[in-house]
Amino acid sequence: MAYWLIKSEPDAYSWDDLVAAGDEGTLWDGVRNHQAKNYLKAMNKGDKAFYYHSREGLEIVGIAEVIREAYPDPTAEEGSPWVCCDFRAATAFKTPVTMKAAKADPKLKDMVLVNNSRLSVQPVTEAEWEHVCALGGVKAR
DNA sequence: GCCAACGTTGGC
DNA sequence: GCCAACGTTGGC
Repeated sequence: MAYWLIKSEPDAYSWDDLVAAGDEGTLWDGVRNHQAKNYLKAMNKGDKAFYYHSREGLEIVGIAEVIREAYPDPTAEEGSPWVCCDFRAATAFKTPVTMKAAKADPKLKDMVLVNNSRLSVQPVTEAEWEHVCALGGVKAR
């Protein structure tokens, strides 16, 4: 089991949209960054990912689950290296964890979110996972 | 193969 | 809306 963090601008696709998509979930397409792509390819079915709202909200609002492993991104050109995964909403945070809180927390100072906010798919360590879950008011697993 | 110019992302 | 950080492009 690995842990991740995926970001979306709520204008484009919000947590509520993911919840509304139900168990079918949605495809996570449009990634055009090689680092992010490599993380997508490393994901396994059942992996969990924090769902972060960028630009508007600036907070982790819940946990999504990988329901389909990397496959060619249908929005990309034929033969291009880009991939997407499918996610569904797993658990909503009782209390969203804001960027501000993450920055202020010494336990999260090494989080990719804090140090490289531009990367749209990020790995999360187990320690970070458990801490953020505690802050969010949900069980880590 | 270097690096300046440019475009995009995303926190502030 | 601004601008810093980062990635990509293209001239040399």
